[in-house]
Amino acid sequence: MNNHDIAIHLQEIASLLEISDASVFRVRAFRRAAEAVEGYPESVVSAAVAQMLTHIEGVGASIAADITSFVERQSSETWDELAQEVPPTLLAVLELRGLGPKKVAAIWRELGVVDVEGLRQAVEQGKVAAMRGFSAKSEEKLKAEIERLGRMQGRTLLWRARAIATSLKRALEALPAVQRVAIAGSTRRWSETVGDLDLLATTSGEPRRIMESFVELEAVGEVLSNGPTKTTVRLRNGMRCDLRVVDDGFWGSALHHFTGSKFHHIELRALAKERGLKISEYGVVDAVTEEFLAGAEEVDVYAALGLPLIPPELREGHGEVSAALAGQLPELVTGKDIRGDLHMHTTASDGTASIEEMARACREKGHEYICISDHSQAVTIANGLTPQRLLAHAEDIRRVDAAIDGIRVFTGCEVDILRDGTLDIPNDVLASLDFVVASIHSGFHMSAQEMTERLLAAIESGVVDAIGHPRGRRLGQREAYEMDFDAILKAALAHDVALEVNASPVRLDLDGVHCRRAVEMGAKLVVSSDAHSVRGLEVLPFGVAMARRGWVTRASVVNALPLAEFCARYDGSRGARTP
DNA sequence: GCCGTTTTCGGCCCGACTGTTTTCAGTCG
Repeated sequence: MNNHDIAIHLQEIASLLEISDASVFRVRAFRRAAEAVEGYPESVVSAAVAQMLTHIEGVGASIAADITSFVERQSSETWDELAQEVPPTLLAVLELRGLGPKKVAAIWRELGVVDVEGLRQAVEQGKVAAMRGFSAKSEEKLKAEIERLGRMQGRTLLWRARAIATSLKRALEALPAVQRVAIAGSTRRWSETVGDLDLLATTSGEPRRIMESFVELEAVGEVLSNGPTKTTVRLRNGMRCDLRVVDDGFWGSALHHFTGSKFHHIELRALAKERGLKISEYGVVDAVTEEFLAGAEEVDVYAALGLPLIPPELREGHGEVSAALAGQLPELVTGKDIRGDLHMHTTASDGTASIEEMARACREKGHEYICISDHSQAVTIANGLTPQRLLAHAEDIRRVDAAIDGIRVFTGCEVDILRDGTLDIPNDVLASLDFVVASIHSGFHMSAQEMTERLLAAIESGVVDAIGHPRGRRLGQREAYEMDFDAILKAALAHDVALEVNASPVRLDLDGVHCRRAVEMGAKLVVSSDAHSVRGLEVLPFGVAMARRGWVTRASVVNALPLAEFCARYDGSRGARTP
């Protein structure tokens, strides 16, 4: 059980409370606690065992008891009581767009519908249209929604969302009356997956004109709602996209508003209220006189509250507002800080480019150094290297390094951590390399204790410099494996082993929450592309974004070291270093 | 249900759009 599982439990309680028409504030309390748990950098299970749950902001005695109970027996008093009253199968019905808690409650109470299938039948029979608050029109929409949910693809991966949003942004920028366009929402916060796209445009003219052009764009499939300043469409690719248009004088406050997150806004607006101010997309205004005080640029919005600009990646309601108030926002690592890329593959294993091609491409990108880290023999499907082939490959790498100017090319390997925790290549061979990444590619189904011991063995081997994609998740495909993350961090710190922030779009592993815990514990990180081609090198900003979402500064990132310092630490030295 | 350099009780973020209404509740972000 991880923090995410607990957060889901609290979210479900909140939703059931809403359907049962409980106090909106009680609902909000559960939602807030769920968000706090989701973003909590330590293990909430451990906090429950240590009876420290109420130290989590937003968790009081009552919710703490629910969490403890959930940890112990996969359910809680509150849930059990609610489930007696409200069928939990209604949670799936609530997922349908256009149906909120009030309407779900009405359908349930008046028609006896308890799940999506029941609703589908009720819609077929025209029972919903006959209800107060519904009509034949809304019933038709509901029908379409149910069909859509059946073939629903989940959330969209960040890289894809960014690509789609960027092309829409360009299309909007080409319109005559448009002044500025920005991608906002969770895409701007670099959230790992994105639900809907949010775009903001400003105009000197009639917002309505921009809306008219927007819905005519090639990418737009269906118009879901269309007002003078806000339009929602479904794109042909299935994603929903909101466009908001405001006067350019509100650019900053509008951008801030549509970037979110909801929890960041709640904290900020509470702070504003304390100070006699009010924040909306139309600026920071005096709560009494409504006098406009700030909103031209985002930085002005924060300044009006006496705060420095909080970077979008931190706007999750995970303590960034209080940190800003205390003047303790971290100076986040940036893409420019990254001096080299230490995890990439070539044609020697499963990559598509040669050592030299990768080196040249990285030099173009401005890297000072790289490390070639092809797979080891256990990954047969990737043409993994035997010890003999690895030694010969290392010679090839050194030849390229000697021949090329303007970039250092280090020898390395992505060695497999076998089920028993031993490495797939003998230690003396690994010790002859500059930088060794150790990863797990098979045998994911182990107990947390076994997996922890497996990783600890690799960390303690004395020949490993980094653990690759440490949690092993693949977005939308495979959950992270169970392990004692804190134990891994302690060992990594003790043995001077970095944890990778793998920038591959389907991995993004570590994510923000785990990056944050890692640096809190003092562990070092390495942000890597894991590129299998020249194009694959382009994903590095996504890894940087995860680090930024984890409050990481340059000082914690080993590949932010300038070449000379990096050499002093790693160049051929691992064999001599004592663990 | 949570929380407190205004409060241990009385508050709890703000606005757009839709649809069914007859002045606004519900949903969404």
